[in-house]
Amino acid sequence: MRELTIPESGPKRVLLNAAEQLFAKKGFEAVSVRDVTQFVKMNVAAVNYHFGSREGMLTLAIMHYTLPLNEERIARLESAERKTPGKPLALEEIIDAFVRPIITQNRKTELPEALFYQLLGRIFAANGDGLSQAYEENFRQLSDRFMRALGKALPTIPFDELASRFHFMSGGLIHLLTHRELLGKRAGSPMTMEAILGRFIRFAAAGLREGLAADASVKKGPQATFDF
Amino acid sequence: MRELTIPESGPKRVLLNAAEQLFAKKGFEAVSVRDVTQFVKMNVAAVNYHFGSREGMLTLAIMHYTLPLNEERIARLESAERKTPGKPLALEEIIDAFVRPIITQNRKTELPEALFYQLLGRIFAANGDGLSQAYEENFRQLSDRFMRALGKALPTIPFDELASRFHFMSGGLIHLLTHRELLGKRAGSPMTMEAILGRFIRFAAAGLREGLAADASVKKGPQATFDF
DNA sequence: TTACGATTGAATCGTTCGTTTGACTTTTGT
DNA sequence: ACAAAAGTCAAACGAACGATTCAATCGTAA
Repeated sequence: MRELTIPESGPKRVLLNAAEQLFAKKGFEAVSVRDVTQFVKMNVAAVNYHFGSREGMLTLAIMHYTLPLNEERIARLESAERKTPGKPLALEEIIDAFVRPIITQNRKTELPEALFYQLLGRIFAANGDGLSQAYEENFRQLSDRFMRALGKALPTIPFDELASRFHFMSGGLIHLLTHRELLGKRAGSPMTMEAILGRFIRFAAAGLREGLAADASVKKGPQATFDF
Repeated sequence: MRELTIPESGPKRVLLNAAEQLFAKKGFEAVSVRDVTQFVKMNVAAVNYHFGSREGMLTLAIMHYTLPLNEERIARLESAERKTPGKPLALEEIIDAFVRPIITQNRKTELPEALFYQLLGRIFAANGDGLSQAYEENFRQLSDRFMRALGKALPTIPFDELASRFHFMSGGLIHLLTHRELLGKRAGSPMTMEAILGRFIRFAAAGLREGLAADASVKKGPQATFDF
């Protein structure tokens, strides 16, 4: 079993940076080990020497940002839950915990902003295609955790209906990441991810909440005290 | 310029059927011309003889279902508009015109149901990646047409906000097509596309009309000042 | 300095890719 | 019947792929 520690400096990091950039730009299948090594003027053999194989490098590239991202997602969710123990969270809080880490993690990145979002989008979109088993298990736990929170926030909506809506929401998130450039097109300059996610949270919350009786929704309370 | 007529029978159709099936299963980049020809026990040269190139075959595979699909989308939208001229359509009607043709077109295909949906999802997901210029132009016109209808149905929502929401909705649709198998998982057997799209229409309609003052079903409390 | 493990480099491995060729067979039109 | 057109076939093309080899080079501890 090959170790799975993500390098923070040195030639492995140089290679990974190049790989992540190219994967984000062209997609995982469209990038060869020669593309990566030539991009940083290293030898072809470097990839196999440092990562064992192309797949090893791919796995690290996928893990590098997604593991911290999903950790922050869980941390934000549980932090919000600790604030009002026992009470269900506001829908917007849950969704915010799911999407905001995308912005905060981007700030810690060596990748250009647009490429970071594209890379995440590609990883999310490929989920279920067997790109990286370890990450897919990580994501399965994550979505289970968020589904539990959603079930508590919307107890009157059947759980499998909620699962469908969470699925639709995830698709929207993936699409805005992979095709972000289409979003600012009419306005000339691209929207900030901050603005996009603000719109997305409201869109997704409305979709998830659909069908709730008006007064039941008002009396629900959480969003009445909603504030961040 | 090579003609772009989609064959209805003969060896070209046999090859295209195989290509469509394999594209749906494995993705466009993961299928070689040898995969296609061996699948139906024809010679490797057949693809280049009949389609000029792999890309020619790919273009036809993309056009084959998407052109009739988008035609039906427009037809349904305009048929609904003709029923009550001048009046804006119900949101659900617009979305229905956008998604229902996916079901009706599936009935006309020679492809297994699940593969048809996967193929469409892959095509939609690749939109903007330059897979087929002709189709991308076709889709641009389609989304312009639907955005016009949405603008009339929701005149109080800023147009570019509406464009964002349409973008999110499209992502949800793509994701449910490409990863439909995840949707029936908890129930054991996969949901019918009919049931999925029913849920999707309600989800998307709620998301699109979010924040509408006239909408009594969802309250607007502190979110009115909610600003990301 | 010497010795040694870590790293790099150029060359090459075997495969697969899309495409082309030219001979062969089948179908079609007259 | 026969020539032209259309289609099929095995074989091969050059290019690119991931991976491997092995000698050269490096940094460092003895």
